Amino acid sequence: MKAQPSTATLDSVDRRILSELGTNPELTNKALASRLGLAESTCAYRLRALRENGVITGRRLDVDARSLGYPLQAVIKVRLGSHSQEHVEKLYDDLTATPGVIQAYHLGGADDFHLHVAVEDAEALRDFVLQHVTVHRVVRQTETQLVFELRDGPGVLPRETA
Amino acid sequence: MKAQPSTATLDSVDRRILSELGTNPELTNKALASRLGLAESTCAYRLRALRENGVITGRRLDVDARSLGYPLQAVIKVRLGSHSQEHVEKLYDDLTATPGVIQAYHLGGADDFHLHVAVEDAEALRDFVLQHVTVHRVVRQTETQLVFELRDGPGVLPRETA
DNA sequence: TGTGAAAAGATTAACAG
DNA sequence: CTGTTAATCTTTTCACA
Repeated sequence: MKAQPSTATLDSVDRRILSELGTNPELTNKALASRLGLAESTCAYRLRALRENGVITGRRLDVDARSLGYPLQAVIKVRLGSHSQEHVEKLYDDLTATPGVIQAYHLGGADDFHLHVAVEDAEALRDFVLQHVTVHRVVRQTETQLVFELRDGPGVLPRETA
Repeated sequence: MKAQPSTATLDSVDRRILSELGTNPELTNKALASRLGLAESTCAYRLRALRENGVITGRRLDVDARSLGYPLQAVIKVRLGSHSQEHVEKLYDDLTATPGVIQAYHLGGADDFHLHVAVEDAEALRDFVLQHVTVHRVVRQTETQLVFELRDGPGVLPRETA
């Protein structure tokens, strides 16, 4: 069954698990259990429950874009001329499926979308904007900014004090 | 040794590994090998090499922010008044260490930083901006936009045709 | 719920082609 | 560089407190 994420109540063991795994995602279940002073089976059980309750939604592989021939990253801010649901959904679906797009933010406010993309070089970036973004008639305006550096913050790791 | 990421040359087996793992990061080495028609040891060897060469930089856990009590996400666009290296580095370090910050983009162009944050509610968002962003004297202006939805794109997965 | 021990499964290392 | 085997380690399962 697909549980409602928001209904899950997390106790302090769950929070410690998430905190450890957030800091060190490559821990095995065994190592995690020993850090937390739990039996392996207990730890595995909690982990599975966190997944089934939708708290842990998955894992991801971090890949170095440069190594793959995409040394240039950019944020493309997109503003629309029309906001009909149909157009917006279609555009979002298309953008999300476009190779090179790492993340696509759908926003409220001045910019309608932020696209985080990785490309080969400046020319590819120009082509990307022209061929994949402004080609959609619903797009009124774009503004492209280079990404100098991208860092991960602490994110939503549970505060230990709660 | 820390290898130079850009010097790694990827053959078609490496690319297939990355493509499979990008699509399905939870595959075990064994399952991956069988999908690609490789021996497990070969696949494991390739994987380790990809890590040592800095192509695969790590793994990450995806956690549902709502379940942890942060149902609201926003992008805070930050513009600076001064761009001295010292000030910029200090600010970036501080922001990257601030709880609630998921990612911090350092950009070239109109906005100097984009902060992707998760917070409890609108009031917490206001407090975040005031207490953690505009509190820095080097920040001249901020603009906050709500995140309606965030999707992952295909990213930099190797194209099979290369 | 949580635990410990046995069974099943996955990874690693050594070696051969 | 690839594949096979065997040893090691991890995860899963289950009876029981």
